[in-house]
Amino acid sequence: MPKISDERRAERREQILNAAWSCFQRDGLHATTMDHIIAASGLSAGAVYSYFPSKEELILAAVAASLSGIRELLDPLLRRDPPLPPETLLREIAAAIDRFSSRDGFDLKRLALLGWSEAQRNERLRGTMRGFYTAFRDQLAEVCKTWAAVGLIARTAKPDEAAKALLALILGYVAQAALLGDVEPAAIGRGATQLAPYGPRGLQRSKRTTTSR
Amino acid sequence: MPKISDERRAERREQILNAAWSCFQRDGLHATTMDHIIAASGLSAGAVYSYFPSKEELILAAVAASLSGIRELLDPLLRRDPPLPPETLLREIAAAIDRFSSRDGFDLKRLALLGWSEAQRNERLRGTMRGFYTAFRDQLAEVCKTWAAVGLIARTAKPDEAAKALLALILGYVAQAALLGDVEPAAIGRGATQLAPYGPRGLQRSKRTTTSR
Amino acid sequence: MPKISDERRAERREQILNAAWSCFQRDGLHATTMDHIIAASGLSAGAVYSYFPSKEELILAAVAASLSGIRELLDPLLRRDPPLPPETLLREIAAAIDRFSSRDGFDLKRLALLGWSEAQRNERLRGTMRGFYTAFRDQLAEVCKTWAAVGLIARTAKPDEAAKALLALILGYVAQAALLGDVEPAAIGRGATQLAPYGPRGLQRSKRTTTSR
Amino acid sequence: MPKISDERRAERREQILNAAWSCFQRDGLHATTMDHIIAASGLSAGAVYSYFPSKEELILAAVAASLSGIRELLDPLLRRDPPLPPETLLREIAAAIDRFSSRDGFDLKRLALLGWSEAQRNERLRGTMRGFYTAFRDQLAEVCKTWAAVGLIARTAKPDEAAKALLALILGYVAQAALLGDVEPAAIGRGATQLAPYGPRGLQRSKRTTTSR
DNA sequence: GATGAATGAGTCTTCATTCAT
DNA sequence: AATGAATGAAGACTCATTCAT
Repeated sequence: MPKISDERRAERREQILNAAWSCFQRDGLHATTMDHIIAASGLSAGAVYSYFPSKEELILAAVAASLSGIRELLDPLLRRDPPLPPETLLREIAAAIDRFSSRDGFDLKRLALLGWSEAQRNERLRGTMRGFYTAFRDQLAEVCKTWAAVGLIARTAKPDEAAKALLALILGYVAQAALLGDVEPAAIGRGATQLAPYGPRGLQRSKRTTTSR
Repeated sequence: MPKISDERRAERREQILNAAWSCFQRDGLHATTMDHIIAASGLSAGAVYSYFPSKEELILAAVAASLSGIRELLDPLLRRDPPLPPETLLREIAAAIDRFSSRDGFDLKRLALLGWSEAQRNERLRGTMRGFYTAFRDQLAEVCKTWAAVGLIARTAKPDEAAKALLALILGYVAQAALLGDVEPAAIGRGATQLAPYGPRGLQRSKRTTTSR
Repeated sequence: MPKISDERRAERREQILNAAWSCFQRDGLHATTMDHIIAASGLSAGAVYSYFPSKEELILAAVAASLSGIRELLDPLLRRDPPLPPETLLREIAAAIDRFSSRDGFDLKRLALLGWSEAQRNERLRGTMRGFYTAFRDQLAEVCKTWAAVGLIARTAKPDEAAKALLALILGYVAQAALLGDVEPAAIGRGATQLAPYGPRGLQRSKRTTTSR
Repeated sequence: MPKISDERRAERREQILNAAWSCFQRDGLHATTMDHIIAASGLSAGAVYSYFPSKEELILAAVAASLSGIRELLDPLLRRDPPLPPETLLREIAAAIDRFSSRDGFDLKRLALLGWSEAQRNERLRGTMRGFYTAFRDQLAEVCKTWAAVGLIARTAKPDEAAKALLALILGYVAQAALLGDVEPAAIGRGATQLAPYGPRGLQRSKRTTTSR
């Protein structure tokens, strides 16, 4: 038989990953059987195994794909120059995650929780996640540094501590939205700002900035 | 064997729950087999099943127990009068979770991630969790209202939005600490405060309040 | 503790047997667990086991009890002098089985089928049943001999062959009634008679005799 | 392994069914474990389960197969034109059942008892059996009607009552033979005839007809 | 290259029976 | 004598993975 083209291979891979993704989301990582994925992919067992040598590998690939999806999603927001102010950035990140989630019925937030859980017992997955979130947090720290420089946050703020809080807000938004389902992106942004002492001025400035975007 | 006393029953239940907990933490909810738990509990299969009729029930009970453990842990912090100021509260909550985690080698944060994940596919667990986190957030909203009243946060702050942000910070701390492991309670508290515009004054006041406690 | 009286022991035995009986009937011999029987008897596990050393023994005793119940039920019919004529005897036997069945919600017919089935794999039970049915058939053969002597059936009839047919009719009634549920005692009696060539005269005579009883 | 042919599938099914059949016969329906059947079939657990999704389904299929086997066996006898006379039919049916039983060491009679017993607690099985025996009895009623028409039995006989008696004789033969093991097909035929009042004429005619076949 | 039937170790759960109290 | 909690050997069934065709 003629060798399958690289494009076709990549296409198949995608197809399997999508099938896996939707199964994982519906049933969780462990309750999803390879048969489910195989059936959902429309391929044969052998075919699926020729692309991913084991279920673990498939999980790993699915998580990696979703992480890189998130990166592509958030990168533009983080690279803005001048940077989006705190409340806006938070709101836009949350909104982007939501928007991505509603696409095709995939819920990135649910998937994220599955991945976090699995990372607790899967060394390699943990490694992948650490890499991703560390890099992400570094990017956030960069943004914080700029914010501090331009006075959007305390000039004395330590970028890496502020980044930890920022990442917590984002991850916490994901968890809270997945578990309770009643958190709008705008609310999380406003809420974070309101927590600021001397809030009125914080709010005003925040509002002004937001409006001016 | 004549009727066992209620205390003894409760003791055995606890024993099984502890065994389950430590297995779950090590291997995750699904990779943990009943045999693992049975062996860890030191009882027989039949005995374990006489306390918990199924693995699902055991998972549910373990999560419920850990949730009520958290509640007991955090309640005192939330009921302080006058309330702890934002940064302090955040730091103390994070510290309490950490402290509880290091006890007996249980890590509440890892367990939390397992529970969140499982809640995605287990109706009943989701119900339990929703109830818990909703009540918790309501309590946070009460605190936010007081903060706003005394000017510790913006007087115009909406308590429920601020509570959402606060809960996100807490859940996000849990996730980030479980995944990256390099987040100290104090850092998350400081970071959140630093995100505030005009942070220095916020910090000062926050510091003062903290110091004065 | 004072020794339990023999009466009390017999009473308890009966109580357990009744519980077993009603469980067996509802769930079958194997799907019935000792716990079911223990719960239904209102005694403790230990108590039940002090009366019957094993489930098999309990099954054996339950079947034996039901067999001896049947014997008591049918004996009077078989010992009539002059004997009941064929159709009447058949009808009355079927009716007696039915009557006994409707008592207390026990269905002797269902129980019989369970016993027959179990006898296929339980040596001892098979022995008990063989003894019972052989004796019963011998009694039927006696009746047939008398019938032949007085001309109620063919004078040349071989009692043991006629008895086999008679027993078949009775067992077959039991099976058919348990499986299809639409066989009245009178119908089986009449049907058997109608199978006779020159039936009308058979019927007449049969009727007359019946009426005269 | 590419798609298996339909024939091969049917063959495998048969193979499993045969294995199940012989286990059931030896140990009864419930004492037979899937492992027994799996071992006897020569296949793996997974393979067996790919043909029958559960033990219950396998039992159902085994019983259904044996019922359809009986139907094929008896149909020719019931469709004879002119119909076999009563004694002959009875004898031939019993003989056919016996003959089928001795084939391959399967005993249809024992299997029948197992099925009857199981039908008491298995709704679906009961449905299957009712359908089968009702249809069979209807066929018998047709034969009885013809017999009455040609005077082989009482002209006034009600076909459905006669059919009930006939079915009882057949089922009763099965039970008696399985339990006592000393009933020859010929004996049951003769015995039934001898039960006729005014037997001599009945016998003669019956004999004549039998001889003339 | 592709297929999908087959494998079999491993899972959860049950239940007859015992025996410490 | 009586209790009922505990035992642990099975039992039914699943599912990641392989490999003959």
